[in-house]
Amino acid sequence: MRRCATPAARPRIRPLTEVVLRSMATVLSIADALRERFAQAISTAFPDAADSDPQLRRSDRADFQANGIMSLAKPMRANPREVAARVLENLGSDQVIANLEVSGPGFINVTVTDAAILESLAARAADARLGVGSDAEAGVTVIDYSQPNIAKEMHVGHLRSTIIGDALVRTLEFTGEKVIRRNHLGDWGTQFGMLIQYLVEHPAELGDDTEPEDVGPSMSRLNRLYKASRAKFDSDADFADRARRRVVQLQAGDAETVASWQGMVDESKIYFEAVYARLGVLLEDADAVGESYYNPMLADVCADLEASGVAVRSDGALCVFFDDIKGPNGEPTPLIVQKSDGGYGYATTDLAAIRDRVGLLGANQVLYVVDSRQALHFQMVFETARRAGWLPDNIRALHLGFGTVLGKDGKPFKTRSGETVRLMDLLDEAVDRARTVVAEKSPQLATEELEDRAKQVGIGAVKYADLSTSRTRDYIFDADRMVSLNGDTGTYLQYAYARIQSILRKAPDGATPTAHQNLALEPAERALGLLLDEFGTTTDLVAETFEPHRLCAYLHSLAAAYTAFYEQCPVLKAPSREVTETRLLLCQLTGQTLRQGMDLLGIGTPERL
RNA sequence: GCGCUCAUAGCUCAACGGAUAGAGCACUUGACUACGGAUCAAGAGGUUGCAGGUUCGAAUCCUGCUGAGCGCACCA
Repeated sequence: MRRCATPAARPRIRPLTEVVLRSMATVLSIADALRERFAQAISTAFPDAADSDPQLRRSDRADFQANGIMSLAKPMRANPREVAARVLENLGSDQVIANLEVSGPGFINVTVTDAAILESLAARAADARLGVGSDAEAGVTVIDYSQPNIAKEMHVGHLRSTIIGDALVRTLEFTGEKVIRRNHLGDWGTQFGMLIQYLVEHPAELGDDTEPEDVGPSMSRLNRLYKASRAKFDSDADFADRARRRVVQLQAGDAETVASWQGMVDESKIYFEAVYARLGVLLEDADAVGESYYNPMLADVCADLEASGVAVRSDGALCVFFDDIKGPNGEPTPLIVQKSDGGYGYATTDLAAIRDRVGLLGANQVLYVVDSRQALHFQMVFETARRAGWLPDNIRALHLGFGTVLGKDGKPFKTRSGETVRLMDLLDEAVDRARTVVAEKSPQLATEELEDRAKQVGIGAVKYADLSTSRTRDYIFDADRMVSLNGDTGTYLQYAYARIQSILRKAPDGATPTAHQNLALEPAERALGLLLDEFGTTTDLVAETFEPHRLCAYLHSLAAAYTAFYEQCPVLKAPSREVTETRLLLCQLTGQTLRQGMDLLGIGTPERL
């Protein structure tokens, strides 16, 4: 079972005790506690509507509002305000609710006590996971992301897949899921005939190291090799023939051919790992399970599909057809699992991968962070796998598409010369800009320290720019925005974190961050405290929806609430020791929450900027 | 032709069917003898593409239309 984060997804309200017993460290959020109580009150007042959702939400008119009364009253043909009154009668009283009020057509506005907020803060600050539970019944997720191609430069599309995938891996793991990463390298296929053949005919090509560049000498050589062989392939028919024969030799396992292929793979991996290291993502060599890995399984996959009748021969190719998928001419468009020349395409590889991931790795959820343009492909692959029995109904398969990266002209992003932007150049520019700003603000820094901060800030800015926008939509690539250090950026979060650490370092001797329960809270303190209480709800939501931008939005509002608090509520110069200690706790917990949340996004939190 | 995605402030983007649609950038004004100004406060900026429908309530759900992008047989 997956965790149920959103009220709508919650099938029924469980008794409070059951929730608490799930994990001793888990802190029930104030919102969840209120939701339970409203559900109980509705159930008691109107037993026939026991499953009615109170629709408890944050409110700009009070701390919370319950919106469910109107939809509850409707089928009863009752006055919503009277229904609200009945519910309130059954709500009981305790130390959490400070004020209740029926408002407008039937909203119930809820104000909670300062003590309830302080209690939540104290409990969360005392727990390493900030009071957020980990689902003991979580499953196994295999997530496929990054997917660069051998002998080709990574581009902004790979960047997006890599960054989004990394954030999802971290977030899913945080919620308790067992996550298996898969980097489905493009390391197999017909293009390798061209590359290998060119290399055989121009053996000096890979050895030439006269042009060491920042992207790494290996990649610039491979890139040149790719372009040269492509040009030769397109212009020289004889070479194209030799290249096609070379593909056959590769698939047949010819020693010299395989060695040449392996050399390119190894060379490319050096480059990929350099990119991953610079980005600070979790992907490692063991996660790189490329298309070639599935090569030995392809014949078997096809044989199974044909034997079971899922796939049939059509024009010499082995195809799977679908009733509702047709081409421009009205003819059905198949998924081709074996070409008429006997070769296999990526569809077959994807099918083999599903079989492997579900059957061997034990996944009960398989995810693909891939450009949205491949939606139809995955629809066909998943449907085929279902028919073949490799993807049972209780296993979830999802294509987590992301929008195409567009240039300012609204067309897929290219540089002026029509080439894809080099990833390392983009990252270098981001780090360069960050270094300039950091050096300006902290001129005394040693080189090593400066470099470390510049990297965390620059890379963090790139990641945040990518993660903070909704995953699905296309987005306009804007290098200035991506490496911007002002506004709604990763740097804003890092700055808030650094200021928190600064204030904690200056805490007077003997002042321990403590939530003194008897204190009355300022508005900015209450706002911050209530927001801190929502962290677990947010991470659950991200794990449910696979939308990291919701965590970005949460962290940004948290940082904004902190700076408002910072402006309005002196910490070190507070009127009393108790107030100082309570505010220190707010600072500390905000810092912990920012650090944890940014870690889930893969963004670093330097102690100082 | 069919299908998928999308259309929100000048720009880039948010908004779990709830009350007055929010941020950032840019613009205007104000706050630096600073618990770190990479900041904050205030202002201006909207018929949520158009038209219907469902609902007590729609940017959100449904239908149609307009406009844009993408995909649709042996490339991945």
